Amino acid sequence: VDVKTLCLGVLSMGDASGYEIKKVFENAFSHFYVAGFGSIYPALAELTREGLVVCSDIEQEKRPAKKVYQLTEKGLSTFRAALSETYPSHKVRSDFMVLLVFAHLLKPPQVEALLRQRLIDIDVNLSHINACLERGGSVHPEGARFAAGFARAVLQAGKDYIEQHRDGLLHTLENKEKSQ
Amino acid sequence: VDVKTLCLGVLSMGDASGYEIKKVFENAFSHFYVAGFGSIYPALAELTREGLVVCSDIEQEKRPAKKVYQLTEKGLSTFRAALSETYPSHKVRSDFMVLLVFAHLLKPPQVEALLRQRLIDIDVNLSHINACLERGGSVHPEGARFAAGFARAVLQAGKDYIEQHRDGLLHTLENKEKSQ
DNA sequence: CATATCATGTAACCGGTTACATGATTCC
DNA sequence: GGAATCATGTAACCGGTTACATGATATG
Repeated sequence: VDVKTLCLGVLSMGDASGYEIKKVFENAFSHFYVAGFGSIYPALAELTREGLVVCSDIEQEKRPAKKVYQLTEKGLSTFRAALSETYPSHKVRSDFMVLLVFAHLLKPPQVEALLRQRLIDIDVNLSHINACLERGGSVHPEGARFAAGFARAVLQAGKDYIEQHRDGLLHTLENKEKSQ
Repeated sequence: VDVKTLCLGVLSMGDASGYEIKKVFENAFSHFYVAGFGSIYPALAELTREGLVVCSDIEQEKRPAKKVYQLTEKGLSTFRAALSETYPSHKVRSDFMVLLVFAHLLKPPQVEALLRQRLIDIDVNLSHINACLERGGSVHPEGARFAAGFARAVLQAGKDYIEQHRDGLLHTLENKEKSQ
């Protein structure tokens, strides 16, 4: 799924500007998709060219003018078709795990620091997800709630694993160092 | 961490050809890093140019000749330095979760199919990891075993979550459909 | 006065994927 | 005879990131 398609998805939940779409990516989608302005704005421009969205210039008082995008019928049917053809892939690109695999090349305090950092990042993500779930309020919450619950379960399992095994790893690495 | 750096990492565990490095990516690293021939071969060529690896042409009987790469001292210290500077990021790009968020735009059988497919993929990954753990045998297993255990715990939590909540989601979606 | 938020866009760059090109050997 | 495995590489392409460019208003 590319950024263009996901923009259609965001707009299927309601009209929005590029700036607002970015915030949805940052909040609701942050734990499974990343996109910046540099990909969102060009995507919206191309979707407009293709007739999948329409754009209205909205003047605001005490705020810069914004461009609010609205999904067309063609846009919605294109999005539905894209979903039907999408394979449910789930890809992880983790420097955290790379560092773990080569933990023996780091000093034990560095390993301790990276585990601690990972726990912090997990907590940030977890409170993010809990905030989303408490807000709720979406028109179609069932799938989104399932996804959020899934993400939470996975993050929590990672956190538990680190907390339960960190000392074992650290002690092993320290003993190895001494014996060298 | 880019492909070049990870190739140094693989070679720090022993000499290997590009083809063999690809197999390490597919087996030991598959659940947190993906790389194809199209990125590995050019990476090895550039590492050779930079003097971080050296290459020997090995003629084989009953097999095509291969190029076996070996880490230099400069290569190892470069790899150590890269690890020390690497932030332990953990990025997920999941079409599975995108599909879940927009589950209300799919027919219930499609949602059922994507959950089933995800369970199949998780089982494939789990047996992969278990195979790695049973083989063991690596020179420096502590970090790698921790990483594999982490990946297994996370995958298992996802599997459990799907199995426990799939019927709830499916029933809710079916009821919504009837009432429309 | 500085920082944060709101607001939109472009252009260069880059890492990685896909497809193409080639060819021997082994297993079914 | 056809598929799978071993083995290496190139070139076009593509999606996305980063940095740049601009500017108003609000908050501390």
